[in-house]
Amino acid sequence: MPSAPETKLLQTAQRLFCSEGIHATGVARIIREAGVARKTLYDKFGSKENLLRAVFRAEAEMWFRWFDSDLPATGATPRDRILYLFDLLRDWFEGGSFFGCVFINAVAEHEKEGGWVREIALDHRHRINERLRGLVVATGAADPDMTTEKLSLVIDGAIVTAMVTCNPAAAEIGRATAADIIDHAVVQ
Amino acid sequence: MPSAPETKLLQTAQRLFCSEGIHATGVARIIREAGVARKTLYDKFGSKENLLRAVFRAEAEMWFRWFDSDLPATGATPRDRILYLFDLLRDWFEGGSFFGCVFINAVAEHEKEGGWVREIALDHRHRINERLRGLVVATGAADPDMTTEKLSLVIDGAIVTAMVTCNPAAAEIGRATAADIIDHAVVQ
DNA sequence: ATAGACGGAGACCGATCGGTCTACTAACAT
DNA sequence: ATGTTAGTAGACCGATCGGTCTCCGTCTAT
Repeated sequence: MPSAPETKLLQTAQRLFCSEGIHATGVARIIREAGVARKTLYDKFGSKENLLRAVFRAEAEMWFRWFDSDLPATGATPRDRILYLFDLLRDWFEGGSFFGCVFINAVAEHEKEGGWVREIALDHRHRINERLRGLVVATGAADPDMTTEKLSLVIDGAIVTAMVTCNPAAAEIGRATAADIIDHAVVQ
Repeated sequence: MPSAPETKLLQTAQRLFCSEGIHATGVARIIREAGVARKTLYDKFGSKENLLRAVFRAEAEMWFRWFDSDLPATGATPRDRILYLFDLLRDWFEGGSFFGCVFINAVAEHEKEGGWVREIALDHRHRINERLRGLVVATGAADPDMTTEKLSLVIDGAIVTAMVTCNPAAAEIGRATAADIIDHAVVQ
């Protein structure tokens, strides 16, 4: 059970890292907006880098909740579950606190060759794609691997489009594109 | 006609801003790797921020060259021109110096609310989508606006996927997805 | 009642940041 | 031959960075 200051730090960091950028967010601002002492941050997380790792874990948990709890709870067909994922994305985009995916944003502003950030993002991507592939196979798609890659690409595209345009409609566009992909893969 | 040091600075900044991140790239490293004096950078560009603006202009020119020169030169049908765009993306991804789109990366690591970076990226996006829409209309797609938005989303998805995975195959996946979109919009 | 853990306030550190400025050199035009 | 321009090398500036540390108040378990 994390302490109250720990939770506040994590939430504040999650918001600031996405809305302002990771490098652009200084430790001073995190602790000020979290209402927490500097020492507490370093007692709980050890470093700004470890705080970022904790933010990664928190966002990964959101995705796993979507795939492992929310989507199965709909009781819908595999095809509709995939489309329902874009409804969850719309809710995320509309929440007022959406400023992009912290994995994508973090990769964008860190070294791409040999950096630990890209490795973590890649691992997260694989875990998500595994779950996505399970849904795709259940639809009876002709080429599950290719279809999964297409859908994964569309999810990333929707996230980035929503971040740049600040328009949650990117989720609807992604949803319609996903429908095109699935129909093409299944009907044949 | 830009001077030799000016060109070298621009190329070096373009590479470092994308491969290492903008905030993570110090002026000292730019001038060291460009083999140029610090004073020259400030004589030519005035500030690191203006250097970033120049990098934006340079990358925008690449996109305009694609749409206004390369695609028309193919002489192909509108549908094939849209698909050929993803061949150009593959060439970009494969070049060995691809570390994401500087517009997307810059938005990711700067403030999203009220920042000048997002405004420039949004403007660039609009200019590209105008040209894309011209091709879409020429295909006779049923809903040109929606189809354009879908294709734009897939382009962004391909760029981000290639950045995170370091795999140029994202272009092929994007191309196949674009085909699904166009076929769905035109055949009906 | 008191010892110990938790956490806030904030001084302090060396390193690095973007940016300015001086001194000097080489090329070039008149 | 000489004044001008473009560029290099590098010292230097104040501000800010991530991180460490001390001091002190508060709460709680025994």
